[in-house]
Amino acid sequence: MVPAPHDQHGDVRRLVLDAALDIITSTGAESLSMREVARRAGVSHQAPYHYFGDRSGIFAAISEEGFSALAGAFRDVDFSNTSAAKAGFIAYLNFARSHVGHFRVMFRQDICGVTDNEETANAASSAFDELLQMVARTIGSSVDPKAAHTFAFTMWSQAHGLATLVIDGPLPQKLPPGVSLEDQIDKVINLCSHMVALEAAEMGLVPSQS
Amino acid sequence: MVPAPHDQHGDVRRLVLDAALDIITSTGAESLSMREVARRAGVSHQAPYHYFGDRSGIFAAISEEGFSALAGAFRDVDFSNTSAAKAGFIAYLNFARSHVGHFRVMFRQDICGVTDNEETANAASSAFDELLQMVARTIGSSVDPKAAHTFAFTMWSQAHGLATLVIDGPLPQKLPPGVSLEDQIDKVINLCSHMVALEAAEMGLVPSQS
DNA sequence: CGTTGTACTTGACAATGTCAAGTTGTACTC
DNA sequence: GAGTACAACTTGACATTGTCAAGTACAACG
Repeated sequence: MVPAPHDQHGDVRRLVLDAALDIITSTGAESLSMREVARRAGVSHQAPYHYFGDRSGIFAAISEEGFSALAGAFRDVDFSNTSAAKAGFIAYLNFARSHVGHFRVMFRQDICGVTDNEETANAASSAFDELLQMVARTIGSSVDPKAAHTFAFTMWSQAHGLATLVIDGPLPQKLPPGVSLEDQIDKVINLCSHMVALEAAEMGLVPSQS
Repeated sequence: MVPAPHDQHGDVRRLVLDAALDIITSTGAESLSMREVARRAGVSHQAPYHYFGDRSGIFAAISEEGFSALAGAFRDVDFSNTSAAKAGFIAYLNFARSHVGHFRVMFRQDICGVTDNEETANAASSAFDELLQMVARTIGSSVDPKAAHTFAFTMWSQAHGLATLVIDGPLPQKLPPGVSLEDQIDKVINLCSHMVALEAAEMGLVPSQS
């Protein structure tokens, strides 16, 4: 007997994606098996293939979702209470920590091939555009585009490095005595934003704000 | 017929490790299969298990090797021609780019469990110690240890983020027109070191050097 | 010479990724 | 309203994988 299909349109796709994210969040991307995903989603072992083609198709879909969410997070940043740079760092880290499954996949083109999938590439591009706009808010929009690019990559590197070191790296295990993880993260973000502010001030473009 | 063992002592272990690094460098860590490794190393499909226990054992060994090499790279940094910070950034990125296989594994405790393996953890610790010493050279050794830790994590984040964005991330695909990858990397490193120098100067601890 | 241990080997098995070929319900034409 | 096309799955099959179990060969030691 065949289980009733079409219970709700698009249901299965979402179910599969959520099951995959569950697995990736708890045990990492390597341990994602198509059959385990299918089992958790309560569908046949072949259903995921119908929607995603193959393993990397699932990763690509997750990656796309992640980049879209990241772009959204950048867009929704609230700059009222703090410097643009600091708000951006916080947004990036918050995104990474609240979307561990997505984050673990998004920057791994060895498994999801960002360049192979057009939709994923578009999502990544629009996230990058948002980043550039945020940088413009930090150092001003009248700067030479190449300098802005360099600044964007630099801030991205800072935020991305911190996020990966926190999520999968050794940072949580290397805390100095008496300092909690949250404290340490806070301090690093403060230092990063301060550096960015100093640099921006030296460029003479915006007033140095804490 | 059994192939002659003991051709050279320790040979097989090295052969297996090199085959694994080949695969990881060219197609990523996911695609590493024990049997493919064994095939490339020219041994039976079970020989790798003898040395490494299981898949994650290979990753742990690679990770250990990587962290030892990284510690060595830090130790060998030449500070004569440039600021300590910049020299450190360059060393980190050079290491990552010349040890792609190792680098892809070292920070992925989902696959190699740094914490599980004592030797790997030791290697990682000594690399971190070298990093702290390098930071001391940058901001002076008389600083509050907690502040030094924060500084170390921050510089590590910068370097690590840049390296991952270059190796597996979208940075090479997002270059502004007319800028080569090497140029862009150079610029980001310069900006990072400059920020670090500004910060160190503001802390009043060392003279700001380009 | 016998024992012990290391460095492998072959064999077996369950689980996986993926291809191929159904099956079932929906939608749309004629 | 019968026929056809198609999407959304399904079951079945197969080669490949990770890993356990059980050899086998050689060296070293007593």
